[in-house]
Amino acid sequence: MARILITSALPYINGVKHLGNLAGSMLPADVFARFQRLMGEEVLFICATDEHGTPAELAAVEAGQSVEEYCLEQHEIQARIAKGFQLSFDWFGRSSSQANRELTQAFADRLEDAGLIEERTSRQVYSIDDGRFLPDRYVEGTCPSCGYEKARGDQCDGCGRLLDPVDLINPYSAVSGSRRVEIRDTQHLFLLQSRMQDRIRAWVDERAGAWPQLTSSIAYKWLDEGLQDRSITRDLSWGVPVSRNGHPRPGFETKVYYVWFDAPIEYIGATREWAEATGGNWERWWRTDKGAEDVTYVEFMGKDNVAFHTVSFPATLLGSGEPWKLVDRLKAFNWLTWYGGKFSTSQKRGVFMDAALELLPADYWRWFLTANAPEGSDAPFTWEAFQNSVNSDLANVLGNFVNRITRYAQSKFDGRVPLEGEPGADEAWIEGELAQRLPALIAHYQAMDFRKAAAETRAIWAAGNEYLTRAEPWVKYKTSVEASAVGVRTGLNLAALFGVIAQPIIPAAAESILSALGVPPEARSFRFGDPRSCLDALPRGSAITAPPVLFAKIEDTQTADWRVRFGGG
RNA sequence: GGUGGGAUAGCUCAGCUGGUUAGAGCGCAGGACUCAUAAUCCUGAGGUCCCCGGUUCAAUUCCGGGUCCCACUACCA
Repeated sequence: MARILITSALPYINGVKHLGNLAGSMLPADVFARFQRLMGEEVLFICATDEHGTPAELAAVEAGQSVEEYCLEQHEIQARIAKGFQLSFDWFGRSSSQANRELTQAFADRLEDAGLIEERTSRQVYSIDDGRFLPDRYVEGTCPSCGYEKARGDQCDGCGRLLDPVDLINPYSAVSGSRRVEIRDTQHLFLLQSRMQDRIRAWVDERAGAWPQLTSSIAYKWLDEGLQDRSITRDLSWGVPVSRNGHPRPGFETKVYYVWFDAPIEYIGATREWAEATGGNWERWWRTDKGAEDVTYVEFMGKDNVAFHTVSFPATLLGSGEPWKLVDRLKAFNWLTWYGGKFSTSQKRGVFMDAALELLPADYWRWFLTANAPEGSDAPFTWEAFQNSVNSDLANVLGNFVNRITRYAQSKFDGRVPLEGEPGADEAWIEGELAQRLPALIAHYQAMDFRKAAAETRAIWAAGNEYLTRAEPWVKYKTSVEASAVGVRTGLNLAALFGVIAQPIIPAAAESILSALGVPPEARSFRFGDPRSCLDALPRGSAITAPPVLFAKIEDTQTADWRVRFGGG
């Protein structure tokens, strides 16, 4: 049994995430985790909210809450929504946890012990009225290059030029609008990534062969340009306090570690939270000197996160000099777009995760977002495509198949798996289909090709409908109940198989099918036997029921309404 | 600007190292069936594989140039 550690990029605490965040990391990570569990592997699936940083502080102020209250509340909201989407995290942690604080401080100590940390003075914009240093993006002013008056400190939206906030003319705080800002010197800790250039490149060389091109090209781009030393502290109060060997670090009493330093460490922190809550052993998953040497670590994220996971986080782990588990396989996604544009809260463009669950059950979204995952390039979400996909794939192909065969079995065979009849040419045909398609399905999942896995799943469901057309049990019934019985028995077994293969993507519907057919948990795995035995797996004579209609079709009136409420078209 | 990716049927996309009639799903047209959520199954129409050159016996597939999209560009997370 293999051991597989799976992490999804951490959703930021700053409000409910939209469908793109779901589609680009949490959902595919969940589908993969479910698949691996069904293959019988030992899986640990970890996620958490990423809670530190300026946006969290500002959002708390806006909400009229302390940042602690705000984060707790938002964490609970995100946890509830994750549960609603049936994301099967073994643990959904918080980067503000005590476990993460201890780990982050320990990593900083180890890095400093290794001579990889240095104090440097930098010049930053301080807002007197806000009483805080402002991140580049939160300073605005006139662009020194093009004269655009609302240029941000990091980049000018007018001319696109990258800027240094200290160069802005007439700078002001984007937080309060105050113009009482000044440049102040401030001390920060820098992680000397430049000294780790060769070690990181060697490590990337070792792994990149197994990474998708999108991933390795981003990693090499950073390496080729030369790794820069990176400031890992910030002038904030909300975060992991800067320390040295367990004590506040002199001169850094009002500073915390930068959120990008502590956030990936929370993958480990959340595992420790899991261990503390469940009695599990977290080091067995993360320390190669304590049992993790045979773990396969798989990360899921949007492409904007790739550099941090291929370079920055590995720099932290490698630089510590300790035997930490590093990523083996990395799956990066492009963006899900809203009709080709960006999701936007302020402009009411796009559906967010909480609103989605109010419209329809999780399976509907899970199916569409997996079958249309933004794998090769950005992929658009449109109501038309969503409606088509759900109605055709789920309601017509799968739902109707299960409904037609179970109802027929109820009306003609007393709701039991028929006893009699021997397989013939039609059964040989579907066996041939399964013999080819089931291995292909598993191969697509192993390769983390989610669109292809969904397409193959659908193709198998569709083959079931074709089988029934060939076998025609309702026609044969008129002349030979025994001949009809073979078709019904095979059809019921196909329905059970369809429920099994549906589990990673649409777990609720799969459960409904499998329980209606009385399939016990041990018979639901992806370790398929030969096709013939798959088609005679349900005990003959056992009672089955017709599950309630699995998927209601999405009506035009609904999409018309949603277009108005959420934008689109 | 730099780097990377993309441009294939009406729509969304597959097409490993070049080779007979370029594929899938949806949509559309026709037919079959009637167990089923007016579902299903079959058949069909429809493409100068972005443009211009080049290499080759042969290019959607390789090379060069062009046009158009998109992403990333480290102190935003």
